[in-house]
Amino acid sequence: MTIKDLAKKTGYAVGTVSRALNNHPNVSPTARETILRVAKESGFELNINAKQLKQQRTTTILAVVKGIGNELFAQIVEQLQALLAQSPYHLAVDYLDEDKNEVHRAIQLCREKKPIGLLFLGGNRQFFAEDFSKIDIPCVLVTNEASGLPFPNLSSVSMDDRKAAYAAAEILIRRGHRKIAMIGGFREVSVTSRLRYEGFRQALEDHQIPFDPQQDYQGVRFSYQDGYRATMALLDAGRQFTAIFAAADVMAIGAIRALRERGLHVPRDVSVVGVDGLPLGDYLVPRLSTIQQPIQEIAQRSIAILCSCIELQAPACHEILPFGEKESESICNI
Amino acid sequence: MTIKDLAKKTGYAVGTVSRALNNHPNVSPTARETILRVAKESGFELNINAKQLKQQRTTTILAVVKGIGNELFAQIVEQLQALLAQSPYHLAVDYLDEDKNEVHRAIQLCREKKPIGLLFLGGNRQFFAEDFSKIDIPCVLVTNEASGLPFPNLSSVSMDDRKAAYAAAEILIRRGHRKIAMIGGFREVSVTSRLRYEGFRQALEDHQIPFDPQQDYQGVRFSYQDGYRATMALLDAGRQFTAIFAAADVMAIGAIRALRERGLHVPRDVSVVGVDGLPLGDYLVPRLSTIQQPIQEIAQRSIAILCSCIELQAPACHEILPFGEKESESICNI
DNA sequence: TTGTAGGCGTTATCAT
DNA sequence: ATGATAACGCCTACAA
Repeated sequence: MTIKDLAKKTGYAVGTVSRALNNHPNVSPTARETILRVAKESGFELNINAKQLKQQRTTTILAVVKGIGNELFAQIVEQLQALLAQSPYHLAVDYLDEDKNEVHRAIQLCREKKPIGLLFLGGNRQFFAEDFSKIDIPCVLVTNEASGLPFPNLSSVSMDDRKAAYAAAEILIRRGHRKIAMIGGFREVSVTSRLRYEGFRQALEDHQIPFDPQQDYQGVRFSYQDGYRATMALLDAGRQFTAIFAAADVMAIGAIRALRERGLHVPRDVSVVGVDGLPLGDYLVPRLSTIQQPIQEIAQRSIAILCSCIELQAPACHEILPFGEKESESICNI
Repeated sequence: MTIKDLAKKTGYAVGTVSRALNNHPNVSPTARETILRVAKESGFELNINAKQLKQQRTTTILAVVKGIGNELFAQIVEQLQALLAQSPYHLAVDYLDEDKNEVHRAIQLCREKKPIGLLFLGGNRQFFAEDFSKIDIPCVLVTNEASGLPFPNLSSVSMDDRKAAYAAAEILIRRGHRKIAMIGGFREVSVTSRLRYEGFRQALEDHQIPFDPQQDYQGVRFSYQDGYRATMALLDAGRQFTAIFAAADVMAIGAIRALRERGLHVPRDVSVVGVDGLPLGDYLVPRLSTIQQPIQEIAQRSIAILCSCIELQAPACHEILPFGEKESESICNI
C-alpha cells in the first residue's frame, strides 16, 4: 500500500494525497477529508524511508544513555518517551557502558542515523572537551551542567548539584554530625562529581568542619558495588566518621550494606544521605534520606530546549532546576 | 557524500562501489580494497533510508519492553544490545507501560518501523491470544513461556518458572516453614504468574502443606509498592505466616518494608524469598534470598532463535532454561 | 569483473 | 485546488 494506491482509491493525484497526509495548505476540505478517511480505513502509513530520503532529514531525536543499569536515567527516558510521543519527533535510545566514550559513540550514531538532535544522559567532561566540536546538531546534556563547555550547540539541564550537595551536608550537620565522609565520583572526569564535592566541602567550611579530601573522600563509580567497596576502604583505613554523604543513592545503598557487615547500624552508628531520590529508597530499611532530582522538570525542559534549538535555531542555554530534600530514616541526631 | 561521489573518487562505477561496500562477490580484490579504504578515509556511510527503501526491508529488530522501571528487563536489554551489535541487525527499543497492550503497540510499530523481528520483554497472555495473529514476522517472547500460544511465528525463551517457584518454596519448606503466604501477579493474565503460582502450590502439596488461595495469595503488579501493599493486606487480614514467597524481587523488597513497619523483622519473624536475582538483592539488609534468572543465556538464546527464524525460516520453538538458587540472609530456620 | 539504468515511495516544484 | 514529474541514494538485473 503506497501513496499511489491511495491516489487511485480516492481518485486524486499523488501530490494531493501527499499534501493532505502532511496537513499542507492548498487542499480542499473535501479532498482532505476523503483522503484521510480512506487512509485510516486501510491502515496506511507513509513509508518513512522514502520520506526521509526525499526530505534529507530524519525525525529522530537520539538519546545516548551512559549506564543502562542507572535507574535515574531509566526514569528520565520514560519521561522523554512520553513527551516526545506527542511531538512530531521520534526517540531512539542508545545505551553504552559507563566507561565508554559517549561522544565517539554519538559521532558514529550521527552518521548512521542522522538524528536532528541529541540528548546525553550522563557525560564525561573530558570526552566532550576533546571531540564534541565534531558534532554539529543541537544537543542537550541532561543531568549534567555544561556551561563550562562553551559549544554553541550544547545546552544543559540539570539540578543545582552544588547546592544539592550543600543541602545534603547541611541535613547531616543540622543533626550534629561533624565527622562526615564522602563517597563520590571521579571529580576530574565528571562535572557532576566535582560540583557535588564542592557543595559538600562548602557546607563543611561554612560550619568550620575540617575535612581531609585525601582520606575522607572516595572517588568511585556510581554503583552499589563501588559504594560498598568505598565504604569498606574508609573503614579499613580506620577513618572515624558518624555520617556518610554518598553522591548517589546506589552508592548509599552499597555503603549501608558495608557498614552493616562491620557491625555498624544505620542510622544508629552512622547516618547516610544519598542523592537522586530513587523510588526504591522509600522501600529500604531504613528508608533513604536523599536529595530528590526533579525528574519530570528535567525531562520537560530538556525536550523544550532541544526543540527550540532545532526549530528556531535558539542559542544553547544552561538551565538549573531546583531539587527536593527528603529527610528520612537513614539519619539521626548524634 | 554518496555512493556516486565515492565512485568518482575511486574511478569505479557505482555498481562496483555498492558491491564492494556490501561484501558481494564479483569484485576484484584491488577494487574492493581501494573502495573500502577510500570509504573509511572519508567517513562514508551508506544512506540507510535509500538502502532500505530499495531493499524493501529494514535491519531493525524491535524490542517491546513492558515497564521501563523493570530492572530485570533493563539487564536483558543490555545483553541484547551487546549481542546484536556484532550482528548485521540493529536493535530498536520501545518501552510501554506495564498495563498497556503490547500487541497493539507492536502492530502499530510494525507499520511504522517495519522491523524484521520482534522481541517481547514481558507480555500479557490475553493480548497475545486476541491480536497476535495480526503480526506475521518472527517474534520471541522473552522471559515468558508461550508454548500455550500456538502461533507459528511466536517462539519463547524463559526459565522454568514452575520449577523456579517450586525451588523457592522448597527453600522455605526445608527450613521448617509451613505457613507460607504468596505475593504474585495476576495469574489469569500473566503466564509467568500462573506458572509461579502452580510451582509454589505443587511444592506445598508435595509436602502436605495446606494453603488457602483466597486468603494467602495476593495478586498484584510487579512493583515495590504493590509488594508493600499486598503484604499490608495480608497482615491486615490477620493471616498467620512465618514466610512469604514473592514472585519477584521488587515485591519481596516491598514486603520486607511492610513487615518492618508492623514490627516484624526479616528473617527473625518472617522469612522472605523472591525471584529474579537482581544485583541489588546482594546489597540489601538482609541480603535477599532469590531465584536467579539466567539473564545471559536468555538473551543469547532469544537472539539465536530469532535470527534462525528470520534467516532460515526455522519454525517457532519454546526454550526453557535452568535457573540458579541463591539462599541468603532473608531466610532462616523456624 | 565492471558499467548502466530503472525504480523503490515520497516530497516538492511547476504547470494547469 | 489539483495534477504531472523530477529528484532523493541505493541496489540489482542486465549488458558489456
